[in-house]
Amino acid sequence: MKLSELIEAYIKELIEDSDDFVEFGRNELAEHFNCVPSQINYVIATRFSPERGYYVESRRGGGGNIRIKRIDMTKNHYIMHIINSIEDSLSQNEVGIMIKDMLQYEIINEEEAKLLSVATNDKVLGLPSELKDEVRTRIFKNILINLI
Amino acid sequence: MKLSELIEAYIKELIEDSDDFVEFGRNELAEHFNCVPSQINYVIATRFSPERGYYVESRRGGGGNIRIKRIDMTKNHYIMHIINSIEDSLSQNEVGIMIKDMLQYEIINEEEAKLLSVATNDKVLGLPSELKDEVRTRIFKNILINLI
DNA sequence: TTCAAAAAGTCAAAGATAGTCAAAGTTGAA
DNA sequence: TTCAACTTTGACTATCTTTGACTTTTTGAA
Repeated sequence: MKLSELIEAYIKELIEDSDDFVEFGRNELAEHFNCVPSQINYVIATRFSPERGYYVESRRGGGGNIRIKRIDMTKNHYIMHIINSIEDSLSQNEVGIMIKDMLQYEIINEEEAKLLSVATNDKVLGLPSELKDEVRTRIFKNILINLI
Repeated sequence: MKLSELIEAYIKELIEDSDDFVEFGRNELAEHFNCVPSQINYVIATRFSPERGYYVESRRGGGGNIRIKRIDMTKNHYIMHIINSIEDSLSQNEVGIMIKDMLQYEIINEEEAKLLSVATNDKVLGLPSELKDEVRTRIFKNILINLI
């Protein structure tokens, strides 16, 4: 089996064994598999995305680590469906329409809707247009997955 | 856990246990944690600054010491204070420390804390370092404003 | 009054992690 | 067999923490 698949399987096992999330040192894990540390980044980037139901955080520096949380995708099909069906780049208007729809169908509540629109707002992001829509979409997807 | 986090937690415990303020010798505390005294300054600078809602006073020389007091404010005042006093560029780590603090003192709830950290997370933003910290800070401030 | 001792402060270097990106290698379908 | 997609690697970068040499301030004894 390919290295990346082994690492993927290993991380998933760790997650199974834990209730909520796993935490590990990147170098430590790389050592375990006898590979370069950046291999771990590759595995995470290709296999632990929001679309697949994962949320990833990390910290650098002494004591730094990587934390992966698995979301129970069966708990909210609507949100998973939205995450999987949207493209990588959405305008403020498109996101706004989706937020309104979700609110209307009571997939999210008022407060969540408000936070979502603030965090994906053009002015707040204040980015050049080449970047804006992609950053917005990442924020949108990642907040959504954390609402499940 | 990291030394700096241990020291942070220890000082917060002292604060919780005291009515008003805590006072300690820098060398004494350093000895307790078996570290160099300047480590204490690092922890204070990164975790107990005025921006984060703490008063810190100290005296040098014989009998000198450090005194830390948490500014007691209502939720809205606290949030306004943060918004007004933080710089316009904060790292993920700095924001994370503030979120943890606000959660601990019940300025925000678990869900708000989670959304705040997702929306200000490095990986989620996925921006080059020249932009990241400023965008993050705008998002952070704007969400906070909406929590008032 | 002086000055040595006892604190605390500053700052930059060293240490410890993780991230990025593109080149090189591998594989499988057409 | 070829080519595109996927994987592996490593050099370079970014970020956070820990350490220690040097500085500043305060006190108190001589």
